[in-house]
Amino acid sequence: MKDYKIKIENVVASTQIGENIDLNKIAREIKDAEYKPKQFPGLVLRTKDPKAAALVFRSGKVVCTGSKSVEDARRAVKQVVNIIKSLGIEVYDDPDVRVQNIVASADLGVDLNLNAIAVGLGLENIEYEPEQFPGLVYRLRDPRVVVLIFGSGKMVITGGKKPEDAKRAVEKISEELQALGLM
Amino acid sequence: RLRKWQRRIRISNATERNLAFALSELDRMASALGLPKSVRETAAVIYRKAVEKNLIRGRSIEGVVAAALYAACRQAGVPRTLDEIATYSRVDRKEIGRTYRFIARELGLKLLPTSPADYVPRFCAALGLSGEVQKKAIEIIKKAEEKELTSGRGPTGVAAAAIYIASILTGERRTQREVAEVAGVTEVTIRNRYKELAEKLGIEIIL
DNA sequence: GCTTTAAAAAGTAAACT
DNA sequence: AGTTTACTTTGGAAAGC
Repeated sequence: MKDYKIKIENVVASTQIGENIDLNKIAREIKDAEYKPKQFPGLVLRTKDPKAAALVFRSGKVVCTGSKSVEDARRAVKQVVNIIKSLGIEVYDDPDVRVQNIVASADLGVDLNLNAIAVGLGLENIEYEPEQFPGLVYRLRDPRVVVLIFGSGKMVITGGKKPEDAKRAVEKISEELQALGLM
Repeated sequence: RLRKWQRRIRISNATERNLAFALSELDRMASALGLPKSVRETAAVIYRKAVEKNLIRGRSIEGVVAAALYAACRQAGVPRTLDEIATYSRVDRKEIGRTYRFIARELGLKLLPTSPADYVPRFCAALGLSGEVQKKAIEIIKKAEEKELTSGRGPTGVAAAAIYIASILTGERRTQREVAEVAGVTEVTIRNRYKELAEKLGIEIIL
């Protein structure tokens, strides 16, 4: 069994850093903060290293996206906490950061016949509408992730909460395709 | 007891009213799209099944009608693109597309993606091309599918490129612009597809 | 359902040069 | 015609309409 390398492209995490956060104050004092309450209730804060974007809500809940690793997501959240704390706003010291979704990519290294794969995996288990999108959508129940499979053999794995989920999904799919003689 | 009976009549009236509206909407769209009676009937069957399974909940009647028509066209081998269907519907392409996926899954409609070949007769007719060109275009598409040059590509783009090449090979040349117009794709797409087909299928095109 | 964030895949599209 | 930018699909959280 080949050892496919999975690349984590994006990590989405959420946490709570305090309560009743004064978003207007943050918006006033941080020049690159975006806050359009009429359009969206969250304030957007971006960190450069690691590169990430955080959505801060009045409730103190925070959503962090764009990190390339779970550890980077945690580092980004700490930076956001420090920025807000420096404004004199009360915040928690050690927020419990929970990973909500991990987007990863992988490459099987061979071209694929998506029509054959659609039939092989079962039309009732997949979605493939090239008129609308070039990728075949395959939903796995274990691990619980969604995989986009392309004719180039490259794929996108999303919906998992652990890097391990993406790895298992790719292994499972390569095994299924090989068993079906489609690889 | 009487109340229960009256409620049933009321529900029955609403159901019949909705069905009548759906069928008239179906007829209106089918006429606008120039679809044969058999396709309308297939679409009506799909719509009725969707109603029986309560798939209309949370969706508009017009959206389900459009999706049923889209599915019926594909099943009959005379596909219309979502854009064409949407042109005659109040519902946008995106909504028709997701409604189609939903009812196709719930009703167990097992449809493979449309083959580019299914678009050839209609596009060639619109371009005034002969049966010889059609045959050549379909031949090119079959080879393209065998060599896996169609995975992930839009069926109309592949059909347009094949027709463009076939029209040149048979001396009934049409411009990329003319083919793009009837196929509903851009000239850039025809260019990309025909270059790939010509190169990988070893077809020489003298411009 | 929508709004906003981020990122990848590959095809198609539109706006410029 | 070539380049760039942008939209299609997938997943998840947040607060509110």
